[in-house]
Amino acid sequence: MAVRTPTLEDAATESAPIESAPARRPRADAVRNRSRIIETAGEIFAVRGADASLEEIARGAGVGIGTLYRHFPTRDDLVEAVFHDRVAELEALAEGLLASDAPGEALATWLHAQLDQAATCRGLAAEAMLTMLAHRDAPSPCESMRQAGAALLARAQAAGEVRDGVEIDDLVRMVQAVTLAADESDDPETAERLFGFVLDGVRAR
Amino acid sequence: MAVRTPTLEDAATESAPIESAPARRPRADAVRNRSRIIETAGEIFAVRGADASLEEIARGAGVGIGTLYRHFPTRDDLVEAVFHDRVAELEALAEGLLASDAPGEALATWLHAQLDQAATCRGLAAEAMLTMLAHRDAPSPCESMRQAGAALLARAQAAGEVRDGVEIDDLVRMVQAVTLAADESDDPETAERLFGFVLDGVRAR
DNA sequence: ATACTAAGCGGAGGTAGACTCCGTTTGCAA
DNA sequence: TTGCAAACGGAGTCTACCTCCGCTTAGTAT
Repeated sequence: MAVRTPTLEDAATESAPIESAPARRPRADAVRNRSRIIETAGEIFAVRGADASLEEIARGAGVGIGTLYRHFPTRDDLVEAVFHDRVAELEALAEGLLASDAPGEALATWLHAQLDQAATCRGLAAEAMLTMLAHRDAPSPCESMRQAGAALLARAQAAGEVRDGVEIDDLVRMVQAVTLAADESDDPETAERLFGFVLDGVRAR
Repeated sequence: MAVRTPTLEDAATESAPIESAPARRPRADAVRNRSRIIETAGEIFAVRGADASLEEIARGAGVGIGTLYRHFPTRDDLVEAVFHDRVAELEALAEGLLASDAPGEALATWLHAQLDQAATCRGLAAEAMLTMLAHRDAPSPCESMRQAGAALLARAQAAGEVRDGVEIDDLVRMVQAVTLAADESDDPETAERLFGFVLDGVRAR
């Protein structure tokens, strides 16, 4: 619905007095700053973890702290933006795997991709995913990914490879949980081993 | 500046052969303040979570902030002290369950106790446990609990009720992880359901 | 090209919590 | 009692969060 030339027609449809924004295109500098902040935040989160200083991120992106806060009023907003693309990738992967002729294996592959993804940024990605799962806004990228994963799960269940009663949210949560639990451990094999337990736990028998 | 102040335990487990060090008994006011800080911290952590202000805790305990820091140089030291007793309870439970004649069930009962325990203090207990598991000092209360749990697990494995290859750390970690993952969810059943998956995952088949 | 305007910028400044330092107090052993 | 190390406490410093508001500038209308 993005029109180059803003019109006032939209305003007429609403009951509000003289309101309803004409939906202007954002300024070029705002777009540029926004993407620089996201990029810098991704780098700094990866090094410093979830508690990285927002002022450091602003400095790194070459913007003022006020600018950062206007674009991302809360830390969660920024985190969500950072992982937006990666969530979209998981969605795309799920959709691709729907074509596979081994439903159970396809689901396992997708969940393993979640595992790899969750380990980035010192477990921040896992926390972010859990947060997104909890606050499910209808048209969020996370919700799309969720539905793509749900289709994958439904197919595996229909094929009798995964037990009934398992829900997509449970699976995603468990995988993120494995990451958090293995995070402290110094043994890199830990996450894999725990992940194996999860898969076995949901497998039909 | 890593000089550890004598602790309550040091006073309790006296009658040790005094040799090179004089090993003086701590002052009465120090003992009193220490326990008041731990008690207050437990209450405030439960309400405010892991990020509670240490100054608020000191105020609540009626001591200066400097006193709090002398007793507990880091936040983790304080958290560990708060959960010290609860870890000991889990250890005692494990030892009691060793007498049960249903090894698999005994293990499940113990793990469920871990689940309940982990949920306290807004997931702080779970984080604390994961941290303790990672930094295993030989003679810590957590290490005792670990060994008690390991005995429980070994028995269940010997009875053929739990698959081989599962380690006690894995189990504890998974249970704590389930708590963290279910924490965000608004559904109180979530933790139970995820816990069920973990049990099924490690069960022999 | 010029002028206009509001979207956008940025950083000073107020707030809060973490942690240190050091002068003062006090338990307790002699 | 007295001596003194242990213990206390809070002022002070540092760092990060977040808001507010005057200044700048991109995009548009003339």
